[in-house]
Amino acid sequence: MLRTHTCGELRMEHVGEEVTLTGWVQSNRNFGALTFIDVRDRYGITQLVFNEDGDADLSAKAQKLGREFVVQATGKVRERSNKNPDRATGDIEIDVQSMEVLNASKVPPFTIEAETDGGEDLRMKYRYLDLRRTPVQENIIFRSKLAIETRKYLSDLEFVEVETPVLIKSTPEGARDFVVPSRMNPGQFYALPQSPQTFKQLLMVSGFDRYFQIVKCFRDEDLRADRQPEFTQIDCEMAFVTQESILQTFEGLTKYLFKTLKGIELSDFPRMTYDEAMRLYGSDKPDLRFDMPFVDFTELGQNKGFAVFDNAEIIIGIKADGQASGYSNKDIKKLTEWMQRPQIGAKGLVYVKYNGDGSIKSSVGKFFDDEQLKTWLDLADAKPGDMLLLLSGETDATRKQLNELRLEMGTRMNLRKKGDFKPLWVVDFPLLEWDEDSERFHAMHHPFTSPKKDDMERMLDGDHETMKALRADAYDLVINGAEIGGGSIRIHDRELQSRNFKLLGFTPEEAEAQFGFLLGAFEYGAPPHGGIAFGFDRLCAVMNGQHSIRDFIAFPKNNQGRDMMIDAPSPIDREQLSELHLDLDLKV
RNA sequence: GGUCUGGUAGUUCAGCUGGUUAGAAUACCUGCCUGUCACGCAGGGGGUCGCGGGUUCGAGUCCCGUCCAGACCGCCA
Repeated sequence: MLRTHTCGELRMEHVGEEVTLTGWVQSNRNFGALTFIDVRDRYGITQLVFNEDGDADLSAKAQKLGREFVVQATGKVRERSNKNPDRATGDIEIDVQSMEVLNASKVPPFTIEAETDGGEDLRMKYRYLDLRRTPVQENIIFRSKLAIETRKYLSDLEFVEVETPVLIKSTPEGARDFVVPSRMNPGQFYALPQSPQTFKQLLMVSGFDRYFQIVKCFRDEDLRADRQPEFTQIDCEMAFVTQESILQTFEGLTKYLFKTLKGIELSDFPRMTYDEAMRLYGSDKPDLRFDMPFVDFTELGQNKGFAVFDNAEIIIGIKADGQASGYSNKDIKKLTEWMQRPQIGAKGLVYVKYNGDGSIKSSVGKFFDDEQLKTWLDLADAKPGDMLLLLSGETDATRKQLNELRLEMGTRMNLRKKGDFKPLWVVDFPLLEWDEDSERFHAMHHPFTSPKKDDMERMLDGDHETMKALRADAYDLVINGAEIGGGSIRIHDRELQSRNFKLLGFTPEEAEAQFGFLLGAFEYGAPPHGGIAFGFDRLCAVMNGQHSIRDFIAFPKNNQGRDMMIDAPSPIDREQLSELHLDLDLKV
């Protein structure tokens, strides 16, 4: 061993011992004949002292140590005269007797400290240096623990971890696939899985009963702070279960992970139907750290001569507690402009202030007298000092806009606190979603999702509206407004699966070509089954109160899907292309 | 595919309505310093103002294009 201890473990009880430490030079404080070196490893920082009274050559050597040099130092642990209470090892220091430079270092392009001066792209280019920083290391270690505890919990419940292939078959449904050319099969391509969906269903057919896998998935779609082209899922499937047992099991897992890793006891997760979530929060992933539900003013607001409201499909609003005095006309104007930005696209914003003195002020005071406005306030259960903010228009768009406003007000009112965790299950998702571009229905979850029992009969013979109203045994786990997981009860009957494919616009031939193996398997005693997948990276981020998943991935990719460190993707040479039987004809 | 923000020293940034030799902090280098832990003090080096074009007597600054980064919308069965 090159070391006897780590840089984080020495304490007063070690005083007098001779120890050898290794690590990176964090800082070099030189006083001529006296030099302090802070040496760092992932366990902590320990101070080394070099004194000219001891060994002048050694002291001179210490003076030359630059940041991030790798050193090995041997010496005696001694009590400090000036202790540093901010550091776990701050009571002691090492009186160094010998020191080796194991490796020198160039001056790093940014400071390797908790609060670095480096910008995002520099940190990504030198990710191996960024990963030396304590907060980033803590994130990666958290991730490791989360995976271990997940495995522990699920294997205790008899779940079997099974690896599924990474080179699979491309299907045009859903997200775009990353494809891999096959050298041995000219002109043919593998695809990387968007999820191991069909394989885990086949494992149910095989009788594995309870499967899980912590697995990489790949989607060739545009990226966000919380979306990477390759990401990790806790992927699960269970046979002979109802939706209820799946929700119970994974609510249990989530509670266990919060308890074990954060010391937080979550209470039972509320359930909300998709319809309810859309009606009350305008979103299928509401942030329940604060309430502020939508109030429907459609009935009260119409037929009073205000054309904007009269022509609207829906009039909805939120109540911002105690905000009446906080918003001047100028503030309201600014907020309105914020809502009118193209990303949100609201036409306008109506306010009703219930002032502290009981008076009422509104942007639509011309059209509604105080008595009428009071009925609005009463409907929203407003107290003096509160303010209503209303939007009107087409139902889906208006709900979406009010959702943005609700979140913005929640942020402004500091109601979305980092240490709070408010999970919920959103259930009864629609089976289908109308796609304007292709003018056909798409599966909202995926094409293997089972409609609710009552809706099975209506699946084929209904009209457009009936189809839209079909509900599935599909569910999402939402925490603090982030979609953490989603799943469904699957179809396990060949007949029903074929009907669903037909509904989704597959010809029988297409269905057979793409999913024949699954349809075939269903003919050999497929058990009823269902499952769920958690976004592992997102769970890491959300549990730590963060939005971006990048800091929980050791080597993440940027906005454009590039790895800035290794500079991928990159062109390949002609020979390699030729081996793959490919010729480039780039249309850029 | 779209919207917005940014790109100036190794790094983080300032640089107003265009006007001498482009600044600060920090990092780096040299010297001094025996109790620092954001050490201190003195001195020094360091710039293709992302790139290309245009307007102008004159462009870091204005205009057009382009590249890069970030955030978001579309997209993510």
